[in-house]
Amino acid sequence: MGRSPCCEKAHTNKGAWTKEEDDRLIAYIRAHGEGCWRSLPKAAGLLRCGKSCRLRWINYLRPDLKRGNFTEDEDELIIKLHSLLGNKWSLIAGRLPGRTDNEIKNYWNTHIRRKLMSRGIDPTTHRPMNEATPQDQVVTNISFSAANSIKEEIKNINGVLMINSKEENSCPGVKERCPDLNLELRISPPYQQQADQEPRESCTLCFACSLGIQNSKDCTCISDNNGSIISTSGSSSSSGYDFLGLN
DNA sequence: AAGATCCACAACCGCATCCTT
DNA sequence: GAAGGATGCGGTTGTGGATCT
Repeated sequence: MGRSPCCEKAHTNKGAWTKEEDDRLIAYIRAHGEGCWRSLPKAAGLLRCGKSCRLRWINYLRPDLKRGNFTEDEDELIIKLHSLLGNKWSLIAGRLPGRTDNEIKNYWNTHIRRKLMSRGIDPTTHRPMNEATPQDQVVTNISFSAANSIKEEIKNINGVLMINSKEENSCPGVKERCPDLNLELRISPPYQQQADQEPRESCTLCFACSLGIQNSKDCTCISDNNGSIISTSGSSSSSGYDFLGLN
């Protein structure tokens, strides 16, 4: 059976967008807003597939986009977020106002990968390239030129990350490699209440909310009638925590 | 100057997830 | 709960410009 194609391929343009097509798309979205991508091309008089229109708008035409080179701060933030989130480009983009997932993905593949490799860091694991990864723990190494400021930012992610730095390192099993260069992060499940315990008045945010991605699909927080977060909903798994829904 | 190669990025494709009926 | 459509996401490709030989 299979799915019907998202558009009639025989009657759609492909390839680079023309100025006229851009203008039509912009004018239509200004008048009617985003959404209904499937019907948009016809309504806007475009011979394009809805997905193509959406992509063009999100990645290129949106007025709030920040064009131009990435700053050093953005570089480091992308590296840090990638070490935490992996190839979740949309989540990473959500933390970089004016940048799109596609843009960040391209930038990662063309610039940052090379940058990390030149530092001797595996861009996939964020660990030094010649080091084996222990199987029973996830330790992410990030090399920062601005390690201190980023440490401050990571400290805000309460309950999720334990930072091992030179001053804070209390883990005897972790060997310090490049003390001036690497900041090791240990990612571990946050503190989880026992099921039979009474809920506490104050609680920790879920991982998504702690990253500032409230109300995302990854959010496991429970809200009250006012929309205020009152608790995180534990799962019934042994670890009790669905790390970004990866369980 | 011309061809070859590399690089950056826009765009496409297929799959996953969400939403509606 | 199932089915099908709509939308979102991430991997990959195509293409134009820059650089090298």
